[in-house]
Amino acid sequence: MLSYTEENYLKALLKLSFQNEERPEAGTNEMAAYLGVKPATATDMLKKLKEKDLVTYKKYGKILLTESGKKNGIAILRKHRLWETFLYEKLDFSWDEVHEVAEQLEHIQSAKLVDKLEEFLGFPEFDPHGDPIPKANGEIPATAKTLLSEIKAGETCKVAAVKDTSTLFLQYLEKLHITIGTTLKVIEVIAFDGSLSIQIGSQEPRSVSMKFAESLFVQS
Amino acid sequence: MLSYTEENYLKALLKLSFQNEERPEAGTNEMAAYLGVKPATATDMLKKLKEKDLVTYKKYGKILLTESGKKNGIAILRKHRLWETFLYEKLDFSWDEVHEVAEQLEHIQSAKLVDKLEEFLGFPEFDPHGDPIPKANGEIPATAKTLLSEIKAGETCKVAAVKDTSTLFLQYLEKLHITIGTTLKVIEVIAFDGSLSIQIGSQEPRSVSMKFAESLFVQS
DNA sequence: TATAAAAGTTAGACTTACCTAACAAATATA
DNA sequence: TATATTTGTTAGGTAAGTCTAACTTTTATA
Repeated sequence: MLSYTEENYLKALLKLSFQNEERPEAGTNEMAAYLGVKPATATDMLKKLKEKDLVTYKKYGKILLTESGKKNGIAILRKHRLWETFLYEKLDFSWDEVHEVAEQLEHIQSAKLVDKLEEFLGFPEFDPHGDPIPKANGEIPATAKTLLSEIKAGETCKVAAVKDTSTLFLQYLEKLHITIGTTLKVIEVIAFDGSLSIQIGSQEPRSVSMKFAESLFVQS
Repeated sequence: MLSYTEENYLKALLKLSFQNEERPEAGTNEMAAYLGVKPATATDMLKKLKEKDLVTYKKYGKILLTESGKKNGIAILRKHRLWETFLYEKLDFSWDEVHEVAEQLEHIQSAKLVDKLEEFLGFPEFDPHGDPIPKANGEIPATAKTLLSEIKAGETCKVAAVKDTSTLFLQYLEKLHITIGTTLKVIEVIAFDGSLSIQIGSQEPRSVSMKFAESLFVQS
């Protein structure tokens, strides 16, 4: 049985490992920063996680999740994303409101609850941000890796996921009527600053920044 | 902001006050027993709750919730019963499984979540056990006070709520196909031991004990 | 490669929620 | 009403998770 806090550390390590797939190990400070605690605190917890065989690490070395640690982390991520989907689909929460509440809901302990919730939602593969929802067996559905900024002028694609999940970005997307599945046509790419002219659905073309184009995953 | 534990103490005090409406105050040992902690622990917490103006009490005296304490307690009860309803109605949990998970869910902090959940469930007035669900303003719907044991032979009534929410009793009810709303006709009352012959819906009459009849609230 | 900077650890302290053991007050009963 | 029992409190201790301050190791750079 893992504590609320231990679960958060595992989830953080899992997320950090996703950020850099070739280098899945994390550092103490990195982890502490991610969780909003001091490095000393992270060191303490690391010892406990190692004791429980959830991470491998040695003093001054890098941190890596063990199989068990990864499995537990994925289970939490699964719950998080299922709850996000529930809040968005069933309770009309907006894109940018779901995360905070799901942070709490992900710690509810009940295997039955998770599985029933998944069934109730119709076994969704992706959450409201387009992130893949791990299956009960730990499998994670394949996910789009192409950024909007990689699409050439004249080509069409569909929004698959958001890379940046900040409130500011999500609210901007909402304002532009962009959601998962929206069709985007790249009209023109401005070499000078990397900005794009895109057509959103059947709207009039409009310009978006390079930063914007690097924050959206698409399926071409 | 109340801690998980503080919330549980408030809920316990509220429940205890319901148990004896003429004497809504509780004792330290009573409270400790209800929460499964030692009296010394309860005393400690009491001091904290008093500090926060959630209870009135003086050394060696009785404990009473303040208006603020009551309001907070009711909010938690509201969440608990809404979640129970969700689990039962939407996720197919059985009568006796909902409580344990709702004990966790009731501590999720999000005003929007509670209200949206209530709306999603169609503003239910009673939870799966027939207990009233407090409204957002703290109002608690009126509830049946008549026990099945008070019904006279020949009279018909409807199951309104369970007084005993133990797993054993709930599972027994399920076996008898009794649920909230089921019509019961009292065929005969045996003076010797208080047992009853009742007709459940359109089933053949059968006998139930006095203990049983004192564990069900009905509407006549 | 020597040293400065960055990264990580240790020691000691605090808070919350719990405990046990010893004590004090209130209540019940002989 | 005196005493025994029940009820409640205090004191001191523990574990989890956090902190700051001082220290050590690793890495980067002059």
